[in-house]
Amino acid sequence: QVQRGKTRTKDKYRVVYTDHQRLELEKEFQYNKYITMRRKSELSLALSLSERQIKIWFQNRRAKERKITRKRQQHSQQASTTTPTPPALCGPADTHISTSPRQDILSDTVSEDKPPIMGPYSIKAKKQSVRQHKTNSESKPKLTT
DNA sequence: TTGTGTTTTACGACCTCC
DNA sequence: GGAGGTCGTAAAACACAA
Repeated sequence: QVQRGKTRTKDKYRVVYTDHQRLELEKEFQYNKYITMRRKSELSLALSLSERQIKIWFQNRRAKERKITRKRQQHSQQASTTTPTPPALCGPADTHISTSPRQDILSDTVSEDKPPIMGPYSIKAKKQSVRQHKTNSESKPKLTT
């Protein structure tokens, strides 16, 4: 489909992953939102992607998930202001996604399956306030042209 | 076609934890 | 200090109405 394995520093700004690569990454994400070191290297070999690419993909995928969740919450809030519906009908988007280790295919050491020490949203509030202050005071200069 | 909005890679800045 | 987290963003790729 498209040539892979290139970075922004090379001749292509970004590559488009194949359907197979996306599918496998998506499958892994469904089982675990946070990739373990071992699964990362396994996927890296299996999909011919660098471990860095796998890591970035999972970061972007989680960002997408949060975006979708926020959207749904906004919608449900709007709906509740007009027609009060029970919140169970419009809960978070990722209720079907397991954050538990992938025990079926990951016959791995338990320690590697542990979620990241720093939880997904543990420091968000503090960060946001800092960021807000930052973005209010200065705009991020980007010199990538 | 093409103009435009959305999605997908990739990165930098900043943060926390060990 | 390094690894890896989030957030914001750039730019390519894609979707799709006009």
